[in-house]
Amino acid sequence: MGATKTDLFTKQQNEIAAMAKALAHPARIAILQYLVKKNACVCGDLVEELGLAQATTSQHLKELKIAGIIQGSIEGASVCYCINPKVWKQYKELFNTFFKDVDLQASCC
Amino acid sequence: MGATKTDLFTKQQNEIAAMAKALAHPARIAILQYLVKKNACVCGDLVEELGLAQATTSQHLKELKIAGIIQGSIEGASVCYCINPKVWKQYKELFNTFFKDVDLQASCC
DNA sequence: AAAATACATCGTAATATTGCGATAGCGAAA
DNA sequence: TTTCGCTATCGCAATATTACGATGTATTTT
Repeated sequence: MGATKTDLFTKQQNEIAAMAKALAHPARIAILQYLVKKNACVCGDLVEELGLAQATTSQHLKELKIAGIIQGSIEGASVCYCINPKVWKQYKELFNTFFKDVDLQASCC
Repeated sequence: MGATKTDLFTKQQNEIAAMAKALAHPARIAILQYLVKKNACVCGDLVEELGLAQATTSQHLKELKIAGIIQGSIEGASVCYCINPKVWKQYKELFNTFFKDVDLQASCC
């Protein structure tokens, strides 16, 4: 045991959970906010910005890249990361849909 | 090591991450969707609905309750769970804000 | 009162995540 | 070419999550 039983759930449920998981760490939120703020591509100053070790930062970047929400391209000696607008939009829409239709009044307990 | 270094990040970043964490499991997504769909309060049929053991289901419910997004009240022998509309709205707004202002065109790499 | 039902919690095993030092690989600069 | 800076990956330790059986605690039923 210990592993998530993904087969019990729908594809959509697993997808939403996977997206949420990508956002489920403050460092990754900070990275995304930084990338959004700078708009232009930013590279290794993330290490300095975050205060985490280089290896740790790289790992978080990798997870965000696997989730698809950011993309990186080699820029000489360094690597240029930025938001993947397409996937960003997907995230936005999925969460929007998820949160949308609830009758906020009807709290029964 | 191994523990998240929350002190490195802003309160808001930690908050968003914590919210995302609450959603970062398909069982919890399924629970929320079920509660939204039924609108009325639903109790222990969640165990049957999910296909997870009773203990596991209860644990997921606990996490959602700690996150504040659901609330439970004792209803005789069973417990009645439902969405907390206030917190649900907060989640919605926070994620909305987070995803809102990005220039989707400007993918530089 | 005893048995049954509905949940929560404890304890534990399996697995995943987080974090970092060390190291490897690659392009740039000297 | 050697050296340097930047990033990815490996290996490991600490911690967290997931899952479940067993057990405890109410309440309801018999």
